[in-house]
Amino acid sequence: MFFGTSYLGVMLMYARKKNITIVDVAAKAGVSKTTISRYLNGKFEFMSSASRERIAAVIEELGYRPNNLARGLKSKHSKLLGVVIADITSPFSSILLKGISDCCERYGYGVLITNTGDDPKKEREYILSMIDQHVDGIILNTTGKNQEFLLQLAKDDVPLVLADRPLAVKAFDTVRTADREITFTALGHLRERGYTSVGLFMEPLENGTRVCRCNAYQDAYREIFGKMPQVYFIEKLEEAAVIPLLQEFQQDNAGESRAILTANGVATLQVVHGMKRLGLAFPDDIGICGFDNWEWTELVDDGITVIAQPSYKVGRECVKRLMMRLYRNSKALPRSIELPCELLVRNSTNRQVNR
Amino acid sequence: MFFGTSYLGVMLMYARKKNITIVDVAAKAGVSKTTISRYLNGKFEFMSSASRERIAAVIEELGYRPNNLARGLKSKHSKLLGVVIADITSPFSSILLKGISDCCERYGYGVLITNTGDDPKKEREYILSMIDQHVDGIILNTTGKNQEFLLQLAKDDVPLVLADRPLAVKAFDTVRTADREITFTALGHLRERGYTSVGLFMEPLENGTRVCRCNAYQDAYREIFGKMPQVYFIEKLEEAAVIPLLQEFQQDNAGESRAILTANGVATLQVVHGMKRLGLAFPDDIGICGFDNWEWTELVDDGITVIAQPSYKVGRECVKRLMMRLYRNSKALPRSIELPCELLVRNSTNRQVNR
DNA sequence: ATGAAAGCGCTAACAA
DNA sequence: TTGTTAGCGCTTTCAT
Repeated sequence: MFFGTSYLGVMLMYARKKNITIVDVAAKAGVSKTTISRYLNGKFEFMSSASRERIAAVIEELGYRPNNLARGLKSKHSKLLGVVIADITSPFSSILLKGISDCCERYGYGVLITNTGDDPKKEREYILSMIDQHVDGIILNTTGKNQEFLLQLAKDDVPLVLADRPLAVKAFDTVRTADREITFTALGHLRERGYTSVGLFMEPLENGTRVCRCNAYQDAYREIFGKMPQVYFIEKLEEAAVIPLLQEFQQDNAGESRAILTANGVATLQVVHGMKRLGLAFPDDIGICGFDNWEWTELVDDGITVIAQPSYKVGRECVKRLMMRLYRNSKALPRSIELPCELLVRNSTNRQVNR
Repeated sequence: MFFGTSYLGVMLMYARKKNITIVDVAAKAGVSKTTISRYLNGKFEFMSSASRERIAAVIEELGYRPNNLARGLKSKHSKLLGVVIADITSPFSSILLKGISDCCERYGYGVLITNTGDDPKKEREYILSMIDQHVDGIILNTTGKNQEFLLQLAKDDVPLVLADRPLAVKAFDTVRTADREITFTALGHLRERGYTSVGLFMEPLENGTRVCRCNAYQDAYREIFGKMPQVYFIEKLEEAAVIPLLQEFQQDNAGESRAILTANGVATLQVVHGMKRLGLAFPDDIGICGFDNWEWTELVDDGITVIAQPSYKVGRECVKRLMMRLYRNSKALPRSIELPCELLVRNSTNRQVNR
């Protein structure tokens, strides 16, 4: 292992004035470094209000800003949170990020974000490199393929919360959407609308969220429809991949009132594409309802019924949970927090019952 | 000004072993700190291959990882790039971020991301706080309302590149999409399809990108259609706001073959919504064509003609330009790099010429 | 209420 | 080829 290459020129310095340090401030204010440091850290009990005012003035005048690297080196914290996202381009993630980001601001924390592209190796690398940056905590949207590695972090007491995607072992705080409840709600809705067969269309079970949704569908379908669940896995993300699946689904359920549940926005997109290609129309040929309230779902053919997820809130909760650990109880037992989803009924499940 | 509050518990330490430093490695390898430091920085010329191997082994064995804060404190660089995004939830931005992120990885840089929500005050704050973190450079997707502040940064030689949104002053490297060219292409396409009047629908001129697109439309429209440009500003992002605008547009251009150009995906969404509400269909009632190739545009009513922007590449170029400055020529003159867009012709501009 | 001094873990002159 | 040493800018005992 070898870390980094040499570096030719460096020129980034303080924005306002150049290289003003605590020493300059101390000199100008006529007090010691210590007092400045105390001021910087809000320990006003240890100085006269005269000093306090002088220091404030000098800092303002000099345009002094503390060097966070130096602070962190000594104090062992950086006021930085690391966020490791599996796919930064998904709308779910960007809203999650905004939630995290907004909330961090209120706590005075910065955010270090990396994108793994669902690659477990990168996940490990990035987490390690965030630790090298001495982040105070990590929010992880995990690929789900690093159990062993992550367990080691848990042992080392790295404050880490899982965002959205859970892990089989209950070693970490986890903030996610309440998929199970809403799946029951959605299937109940479909049954009410007169659909008699509902298949689940989704990508393979590569992460915790998918596994949960798949299980929820199966349980709900058995309970509400009293039939054998039908899960259709979309193997590749090409438009063509879903076509044979849709045809199978049609054949498997000939004579039934068919509907499809999709496990996320990507799957919804695939299915809608495929249906258009096959000349199938909703809500009558096939009803459709899926996770992720993406903007276009409202637009296509008078609207697709969707499950809206509170991704912004998930982000916020992750930060809050981390703050709890950092400032209150670092040894609290790992907890799973589930935030409720909402079913937005639109045209795609509006089957004409007496046709 | 006062910086930060005190902090109760800190427990984030090295993941592998606890608090192994360069001193431990040196001791165990039987060499001095300096040699370890040299190893860490790839200066293998200054050690025997025996030492080199020993060090590698010891690092591996101890699970040692260098403390980046300490490195940065001394060496004045952090191997971190700061990215300040105006709206992290826009698909353009998330793809941009992915481009930046992927490219940074190849250069061994980490990415510190913040979201201003188009607030100029936050923009200033975040940039300053990134400088406090001693990032080596900054990529800014600016609100456009901090000219003075940013100019000061330029004076202080802060390596900063503008992503997507340009500034009136030419003080910074800027990487953006070639809006002007593609606007001419798009209007040419509309003319070819037999449209005789084209209005531009957009949000107010709040940032450099919008200004550019507005200007480009006006010039292109005059040149290609030989008529007075018509720009319709969508004031609020409510569905209703666009309705009266569409009605005006219809009236203003009665008897013409009408088409709309939109300046971004949000505007496209508004217009499509509004048209549906008014019972207007494209391509015949009104043709439509807009910036941003968002996924749903392919889905709605057999597809909307769009201008695809190379946002991923924009991200990559920003990083490359920054690396040029950091490693090659910090004093290079600011340059504006424009990456070509692509017109994806779909159904929404497929007017039946002889109707 | 305030200060002196010893580091935090690393890099980089300067010596050898 | 290798080591010695003096910091980087801050925090934090421990004195006073």
